[in-house]
Amino acid sequence: MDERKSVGPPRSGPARLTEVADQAGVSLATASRVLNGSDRTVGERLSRRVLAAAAQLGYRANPHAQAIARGATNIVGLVVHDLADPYYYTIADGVMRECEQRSLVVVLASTRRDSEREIEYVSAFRAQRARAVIVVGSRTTDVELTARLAKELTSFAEAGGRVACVTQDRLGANTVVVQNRAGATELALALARLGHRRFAVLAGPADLLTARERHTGFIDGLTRAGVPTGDVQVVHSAFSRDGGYAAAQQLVDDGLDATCVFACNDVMAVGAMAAFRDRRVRVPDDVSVAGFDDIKTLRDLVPQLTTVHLDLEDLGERAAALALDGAPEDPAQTVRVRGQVVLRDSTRRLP
Amino acid sequence: MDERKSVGPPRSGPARLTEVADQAGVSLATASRVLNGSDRTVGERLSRRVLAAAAQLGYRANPHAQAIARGATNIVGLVVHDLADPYYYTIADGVMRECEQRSLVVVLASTRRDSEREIEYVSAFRAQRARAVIVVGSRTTDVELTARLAKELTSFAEAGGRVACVTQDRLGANTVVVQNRAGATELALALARLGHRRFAVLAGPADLLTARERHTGFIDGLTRAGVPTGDVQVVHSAFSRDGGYAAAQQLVDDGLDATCVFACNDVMAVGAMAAFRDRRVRVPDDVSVAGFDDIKTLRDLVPQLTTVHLDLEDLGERAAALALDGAPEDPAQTVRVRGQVVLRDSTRRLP
DNA sequence: CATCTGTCGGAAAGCGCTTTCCAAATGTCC
DNA sequence: GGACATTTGGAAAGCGCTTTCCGACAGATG
Repeated sequence: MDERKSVGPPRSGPARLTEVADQAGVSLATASRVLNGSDRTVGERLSRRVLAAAAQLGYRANPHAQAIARGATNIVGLVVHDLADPYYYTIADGVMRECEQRSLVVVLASTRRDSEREIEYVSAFRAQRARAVIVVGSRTTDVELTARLAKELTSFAEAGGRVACVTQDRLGANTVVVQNRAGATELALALARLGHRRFAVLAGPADLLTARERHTGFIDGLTRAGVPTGDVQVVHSAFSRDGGYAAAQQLVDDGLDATCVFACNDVMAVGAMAAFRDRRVRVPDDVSVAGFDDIKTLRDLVPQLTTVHLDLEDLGERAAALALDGAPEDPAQTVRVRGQVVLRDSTRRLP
Repeated sequence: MDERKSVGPPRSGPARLTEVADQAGVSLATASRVLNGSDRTVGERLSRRVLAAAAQLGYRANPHAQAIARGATNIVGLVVHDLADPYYYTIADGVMRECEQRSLVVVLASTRRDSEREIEYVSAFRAQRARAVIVVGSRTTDVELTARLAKELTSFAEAGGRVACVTQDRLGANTVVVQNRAGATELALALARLGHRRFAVLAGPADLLTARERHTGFIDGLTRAGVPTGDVQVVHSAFSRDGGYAAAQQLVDDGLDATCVFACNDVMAVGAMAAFRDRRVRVPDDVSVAGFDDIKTLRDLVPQLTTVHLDLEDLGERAAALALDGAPEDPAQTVRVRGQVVLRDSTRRLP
């Protein structure tokens, strides 16, 4: 006699749909229709039986099986450059919020600033048949890497996946672009209006496009304000707190001539302020400091940082929406996001 | 005539194993053995053919199909309380690092401080047959929720999954425990040694065990230092920057009597310092402030925060190791992590 | 040369689910 | 009451992979 079904241990692992169907005395098809969303309706009576059985067995559909049977998932791949950087996790938070509303699952991958890994992750998401992939990276000037990433994204799109990038245009995909140049230009104008005439720029890595745009935008602004830009001190370093620290240190050691220092992002600005402090250069009395991004976690810094405000969470939400809305065959769109200059205590008005 | 296989569009989506096998002129089984790790070896000649075909077609195995065929995944579920909080993403970063080394995929879920969602996510990971789940949450005193989470984790473990928790013991699972009490006690002793006798505690939410432990540990320390604890001012508020701000504000408005304020975590301490600044209370001249955690992003704050240092990234790595190492049937282990008191500028020595 | 062992490739049976197709049951209309 | 459309439930064919068998073949042994 075979009583295994009714007696015996409850089988390792979660209950399967077959078991639910058996218990409810209906077919697999019916159980599936009741539990896992289908366009066909099932009669009241059976429906209730299935639901009851599922509840009793603690049934949860195996998403892998569904993925493979349906040939599509509800996974959204999110590739960020560095999870430990507030810029990225704030955007990530926005993306996750938006995706949760659409009951999509976000799989987050942090490349740890390795572009090679970025490509690898996109490829992994393609293999996984993710519904969409959102890349929040930093564009570099490395043509070969960019091309490979673009190719991988194209493959992904051709396989039916949706794509959105933040900050990286020229990949032929939907993009949310931060108007770095415009923001930096306005910041420069505002700082010039405060009376500054001698500037230094902590320009970040030379091959990072975001940094470069902010840099050139800033210089543009100075030019428009009639500030001679020939003697602007420029230091390149990592796009991080420590990079900012090192750059500012070098600036001081080389003889700080500027009255105002523009760091290409807030995190660098914070590093710079720390370096100035260590070198007994007072901010803003001896030198003004401005950043870019307006990172929330840094708002309690003293003196408060003058910066260009970006709504990063909104940025993330928009990127997600961009990837997921509209028809797959729509041409790639570009959403431009503008920053707003916020003057705070880290920059002072010159007499 | 049927030339679809050789001509026609390259079929939407990534190549399947069948196609690779066809192209290489071998069976499905052989192709699988060559490409996706098997204990059986395939002869040199065929092996090379398969590899070549796979490369040419850009083949990537579909992980869902593998998951379902193997009955196991290489997914590690990571459930954190709030991705936008440095405490959590630092731990998350550690977990991801450790998992990457073992070539496991981390799926990160942020509950946004909702315990209900925490349970839901664990359940989702169970359905997904995740290899392990790591819960980095905040224990509450809510018995019912805790019980449901424990039950869900037990189900997960019974289904063959591995579990580790950070900070939440009494769930019957592997745990990395921060010695909150001990750390807070030592901090209190150190502060008393600086000459402080009148204290206030920003105790966080009353139902949060982490906060409570730090609170009581701190009081213990004061007692051991011979400080009368009857008149310690205690304010409860959210476990966040804004909570700290509100609590400190209230403290000032009620008449600040203490010379030293202990905030149950760094983020609250930062909020408190902001509130003091806004209220023209100078730190550390008028009041000393201490926190807990030693969040990296906050190290450039002025004055620098006295706190209890935790190596959060290491914590994450350990949690991952705890979940993944050892046999499934091993009894639940507990790893204790001790914090170190770091005295910095936000607390001053009283004359 | 017949037998045995060991290696290697392939056929086919799943894994847990969705979905198409079919058949039975029900309702509708003249 | 018969011809017809309309539901509603179930059988079974996949989805892309792994893995268990099984058979073929090569070399070793007596």
